Amino acid sequence: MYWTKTLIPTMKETPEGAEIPSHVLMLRAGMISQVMAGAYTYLPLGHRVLKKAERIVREEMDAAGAIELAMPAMSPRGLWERTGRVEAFGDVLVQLNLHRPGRKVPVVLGPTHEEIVTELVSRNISSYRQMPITLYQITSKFRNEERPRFGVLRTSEFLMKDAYSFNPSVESLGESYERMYAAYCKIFDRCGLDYLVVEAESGPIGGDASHEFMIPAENGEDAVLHCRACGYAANQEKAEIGSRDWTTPDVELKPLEKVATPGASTIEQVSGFLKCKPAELIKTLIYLADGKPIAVLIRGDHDANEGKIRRACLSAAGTAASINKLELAPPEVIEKVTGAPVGFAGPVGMKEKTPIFADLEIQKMVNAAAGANAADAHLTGVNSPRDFRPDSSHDLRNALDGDPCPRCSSNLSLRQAIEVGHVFKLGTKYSEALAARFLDADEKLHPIIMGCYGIGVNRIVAGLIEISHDGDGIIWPVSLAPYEVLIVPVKVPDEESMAAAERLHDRLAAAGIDVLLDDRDCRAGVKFKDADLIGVPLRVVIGQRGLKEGKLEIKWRWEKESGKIALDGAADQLAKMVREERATGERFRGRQQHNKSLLNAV
RNA sequence: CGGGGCGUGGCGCAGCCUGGCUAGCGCGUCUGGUUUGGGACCAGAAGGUCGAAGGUUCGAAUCCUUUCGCCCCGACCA
Repeated sequence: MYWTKTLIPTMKETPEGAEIPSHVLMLRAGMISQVMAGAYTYLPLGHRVLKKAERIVREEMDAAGAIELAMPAMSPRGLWERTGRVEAFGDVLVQLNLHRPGRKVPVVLGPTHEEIVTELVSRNISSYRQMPITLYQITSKFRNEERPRFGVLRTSEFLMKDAYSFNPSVESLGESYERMYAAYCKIFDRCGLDYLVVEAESGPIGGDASHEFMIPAENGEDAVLHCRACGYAANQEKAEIGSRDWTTPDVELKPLEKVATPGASTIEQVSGFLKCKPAELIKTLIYLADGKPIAVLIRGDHDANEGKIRRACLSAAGTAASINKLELAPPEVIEKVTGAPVGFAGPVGMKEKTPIFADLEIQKMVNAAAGANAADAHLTGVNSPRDFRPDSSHDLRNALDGDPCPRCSSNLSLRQAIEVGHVFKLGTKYSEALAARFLDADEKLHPIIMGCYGIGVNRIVAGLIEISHDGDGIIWPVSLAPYEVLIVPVKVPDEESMAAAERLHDRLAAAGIDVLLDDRDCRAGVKFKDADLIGVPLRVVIGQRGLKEGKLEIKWRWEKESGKIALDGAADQLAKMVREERATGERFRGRQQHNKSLLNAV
């Protein structure tokens, strides 16, 4: 391709509004153009990168035995009502009415395709002999994000690979899951991404049933906890906190004292009032677990983790029944249970007898402060078990940077990350709702057991840029680069230079190399700046100086120094270099030392 | 949905507080010339409903009201 024949609108200045590197660089490199908040046009360069990522995903899915199909973005709303997901998705679901003669057809634009694929399978698979099978597609998804942001990282329309496995047994599901997991590792490796696989909330199947693939990056929206010593990694929702021995500090227990704290109902206000740290306060949260009030005690500077609270309720109840609904109690309930308005609840002297679940940190607290269960008052000198006795103690809070690792004696570090993939054992939620059943070898009818597996293709692209750029622009690995080789004739009007450039271009193209020739008649500096900006891995400069010696100058984007190769046979040599790098990605990876250290950074 | 910020040629901005000649500047674009290995120089040119609507005023980019859009922080995120 010739530069002047395509559309690469590079920009010297950063457009207003773009802040993170991937957004800034995609705009400046002429890869994308915004149409509205959360929707972008992919310009030729961006489109090529997206297609390369898509191809890698497709190749690895095919290699893993998944079968490609294509489902429509549009589907009837009734289908989503049957699984309860019109309500579950809420405003995120994009809905519209098609006007047909004499009626309106309510339609949703798919945010994902469990319903559609499950219905398809329910009509076409009825025997254990037809399974296992994994179906996938790579299509646009629609989610009305309440707040699209960060350029291409969070948009309302995005390209997603979604795969669904259909299995006759939990063991079979495990095998499908492992295959997808392994395929994901290959995909992200090939894309040159350094990633972490983290444990995530597992849902109905339980156990080791959900993993997220995360790229550690400063601008990531997700928080993950990672132990560098043993490799344990989990998202913040899921991360467990290890227990450590501790000793009660040898401090005199102060008497319980009621202190007036008029109007102070938040942790911040109370700690300001009592001149103590949030960590010295006990936060008392009243939840409704399937309608029954419970009190949850968390240290003032910690955040409650609802997943952990759910599990604590279960173990306390001693039943296998799941908690369907866990929600913060409304003010009326709080007043009824504690006898005080919202903001003054405490574990000592609640009006109604309520089960108290304490976080493990609570027992270590000495002379703490807590709500007095009376308006405008708090208690100080609160000590357990002298003043109150929790019904049970559990890990109930979100893990934080520096918390003990649950698997070894080291500590967890908190990292920001971009989620690029998710594998999940779904179970029978959709197959039951949509009657996707099969007959087993004993002629018994069962719901099909499903798994689902997603990859955000746009996020691969943006994520790579986030971790692979410098002050001059993007640094692509060969696998994702819009073009693998950029030919830069220094002086376009010079016939000899252009002839050599064109010849090289044609030969590389014929050899199957993605090659771009910058045939713009402008100063060399402009072309070099743009070359660095768009980040093509291998740059070939053709200048009059070099031509006299029969040499070309070549430079990998990530290297400082350029090298020289002979003009004779240059096409063959360059093609060989590109093919080697395609196969191994070693040169790129070798230059990614800063990212390795990023993965392991504290 | 709360909090904050911004809308002025394609891009980045100044002007607004304190209303007043023909709305400026840099980059880009086009023409001609001189240049030509890391974002050249000279001369000329095109390109604007100052986001939109309403109001105040002799007069509004500027003041007031409403509204639309975009960005950031928070809440939310199968």
